[in-house]
Amino acid sequence: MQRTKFGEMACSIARTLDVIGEPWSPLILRDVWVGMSRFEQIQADLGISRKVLTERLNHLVEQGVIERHPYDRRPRYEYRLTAKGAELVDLLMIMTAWGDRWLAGEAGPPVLYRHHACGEISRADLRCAHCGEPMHAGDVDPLPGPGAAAAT
Amino acid sequence: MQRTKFGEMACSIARTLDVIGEPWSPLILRDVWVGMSRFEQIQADLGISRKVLTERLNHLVEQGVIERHPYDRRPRYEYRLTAKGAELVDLLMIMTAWGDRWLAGEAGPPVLYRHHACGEISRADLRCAHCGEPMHAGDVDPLPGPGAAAAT
DNA sequence: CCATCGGGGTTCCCTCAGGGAACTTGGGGA
DNA sequence: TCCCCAAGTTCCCTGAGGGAACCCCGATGG
Repeated sequence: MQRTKFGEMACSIARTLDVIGEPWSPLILRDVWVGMSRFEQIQADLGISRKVLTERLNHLVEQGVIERHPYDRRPRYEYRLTAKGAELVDLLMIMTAWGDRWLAGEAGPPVLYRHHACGEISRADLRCAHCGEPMHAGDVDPLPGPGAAAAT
Repeated sequence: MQRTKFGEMACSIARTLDVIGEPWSPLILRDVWVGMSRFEQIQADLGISRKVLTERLNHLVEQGVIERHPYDRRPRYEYRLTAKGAELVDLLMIMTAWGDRWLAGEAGPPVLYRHHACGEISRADLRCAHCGEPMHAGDVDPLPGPGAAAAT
C-alpha cells in the first residue's frame, strides 16, 4: 500500500490505483494472465521478494481480482484471474501498446499479440463504447458525474 | 522510483511502469491533463508532499511525458502534456472505465466523459487496431517479439 | 530603496515499506 | 525414517514517502 490511501478520493483512477497501483502488482497480474500462476514461478520470474509477493497476492485476492485454487492434496495453490481481474488486463494491454510505441527502441516489442478474431499481429486501440470512433486524450470533455464529491 | 527498477526487463509493461508506475504519478498526469498544471494547484488538489511532487514532476519531464513552460516573467511554470504524455491518457481512460465499473458503487462514477465525435456520455473500450473487433483478455495469444530477451 | 508577497521549490527529520536471506510448515516419496 | 519441496513467515537493514519549516527570486508598493 502506498503511504497515502487513494481509495477515498472521488476519482476512479485513484480507486483503481488502490487495487493495482502498488509496485509489482501489474506485473504479478500479467504473470497470472499468461499462466504463470504459482508462487514460486512468479517469484522466480519477477525476482520479487517473497515477503512482498505474499502481501501483493493477498491484497489482490482480497480485492477480488485473482482467486486462490488448490491444485494438489498437499497445500499447493495457483492463482487465477476472476472476471474483475480479467477486465484489468485491458490496462495491461494499453500499457503494452504504449511501451511498445515509446520505449521499445530499435529492438522492437519484446512480445507480440495475435488477435483471435482476425489472426493478425496487432495491438489494442481505444474506441468510444457508444459510437465506435477513436477516443483519446483530446476527444472527450470531463463532466461531474453522480458520484462526484459534494462541495460542502 | 520503486526499489527495483523495472526498465531493464524485456517487458513493455515493466518499462511503462518505470515511467508512470510510481505512487502519485498517474494522478499528477490526470491533473495536468485536465488543466491543473501548476505546482501549487496540483499539490493542493492531491495533498501530496511537496518533496515528492517535485521528484515526480522532474521524473515525468525527464521521461518526456510532460514539459515545463514559464507563464510569467517571474520564475513561474506550468506543466503540459507532450505527445508522448497525451498517449498515456489512454491508460487513464481505461483505469477510469474499470474503476467506474467495479469500484464506483451506488453513487456512480464521480466523473463522466462526453465524446466529441458523437456527443454522448461514454467510456473507452478496447478494439483491435487491425480489424476493429473487440480485444480483451481472452482474445489474444502472446508470441515472442523481436525485442524478446535472448535465451543465453 | 527597502519591505513584503507568493509561487515554486529545498531541507530536515521520522516512520514505515521494500529487499534479502534464513526459517517454518505440512504433506509426499524413497 | 529422512529428506524434499511449495508456499509462506520472520528478521533486520536500507531508503522512500510524509510533514513542516525554510529559502530564493522577481514583482509590487509605500
